[in-house]
Amino acid sequence: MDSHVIMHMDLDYFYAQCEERENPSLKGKAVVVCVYSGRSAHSGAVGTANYIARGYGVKAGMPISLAENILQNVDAAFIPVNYKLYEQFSENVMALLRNYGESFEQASIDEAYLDVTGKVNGNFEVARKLASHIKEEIKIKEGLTCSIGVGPNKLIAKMSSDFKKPDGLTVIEPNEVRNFLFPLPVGKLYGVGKKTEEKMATLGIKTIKDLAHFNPDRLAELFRGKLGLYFHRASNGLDDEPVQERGEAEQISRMTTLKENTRELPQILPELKRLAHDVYIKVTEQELDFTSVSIIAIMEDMSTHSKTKSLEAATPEKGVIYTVAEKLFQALLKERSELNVRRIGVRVAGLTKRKGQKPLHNFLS
DNA sequence: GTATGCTTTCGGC
DNA sequence: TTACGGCCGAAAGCATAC
Repeated sequence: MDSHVIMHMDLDYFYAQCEERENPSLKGKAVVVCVYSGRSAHSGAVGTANYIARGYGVKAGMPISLAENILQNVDAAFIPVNYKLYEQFSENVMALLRNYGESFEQASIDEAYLDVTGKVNGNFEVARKLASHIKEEIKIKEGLTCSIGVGPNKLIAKMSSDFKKPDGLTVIEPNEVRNFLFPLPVGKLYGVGKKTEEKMATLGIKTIKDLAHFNPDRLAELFRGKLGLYFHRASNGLDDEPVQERGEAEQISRMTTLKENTRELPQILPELKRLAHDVYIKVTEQELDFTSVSIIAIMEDMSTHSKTKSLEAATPEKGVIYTVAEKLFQALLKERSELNVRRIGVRVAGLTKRKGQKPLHNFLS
């Protein structure tokens, strides 16, 4: 037994499925979970949609008005997001999953990895039965379907859970890894984004197979840092990232849409202050210090701009967030002197668990 | 030049 | 015909140090 057995679970069309679960009369309808901006009755974007809505072409991120148009002759429900509801379902499912792996890693609100190597004694057929059992238990206890992928490492587990959904179960044994990966376009490989895919295309690399057979030394020259080695290993199905509990989130941010597009500070700064306060509350709840503060601005043409200031040392202080955010925002406005602002955001990052005694507030002020 | 880490933008849900 | 959120982590871009 030399192979790990890793499982990746992904809850299907998560937000919309939670809504169906809360309100069974939605079953059979196109369900669209909406993030309304509050600007006008229909302004906002689609958070996610169930498979009936997707069948008509509705996708996450599209304008709500467009989804309404597409579904105008369809029995459809447009529901505002209810994050609290989804967090509750997520907590329940994650608590249930934790019991099954010797190690567990929650990757997002609706995804998790389990290392079940010992539990199934390295046997992939036993792992299939276990995955089937887990799906059943989530279905019975929470009324939700999910897709599970099983593979010899996290990379393959993740890609196989994606292979069949919704309600899928895909098991890729070590000797099947290459047959599974090789036909896929190289852009499907985790870590290969649009730019990298384009660069690889110019090198004649179209599929994961092409990448796997590409000279590794040449690959290391072409992609800076550890990337070349990573691409070589990943395309050959190799990955040794451990399944481990994640620490706190790496960043915390809050965003909002302004009532109207503007460059007027009296309209913008009070909102910025509110966002800074909300971020502070979240940071304090989790007892975190942060080492950088950023602001994000989305202009009337939907272009995104951001500015970050790294701090001298990790701090938990409230005043720092707004003070820095305001400075950054004014600087950004100066740089982008042509356009009005539509949305703004505040972010802190470089989060670490607060340690030691309470900090001396205002010591330097 | 290459490796690394920080900043900015992208993209999924 | 257009239409457009909030949050996160990943990818890409940039600066710095040798």
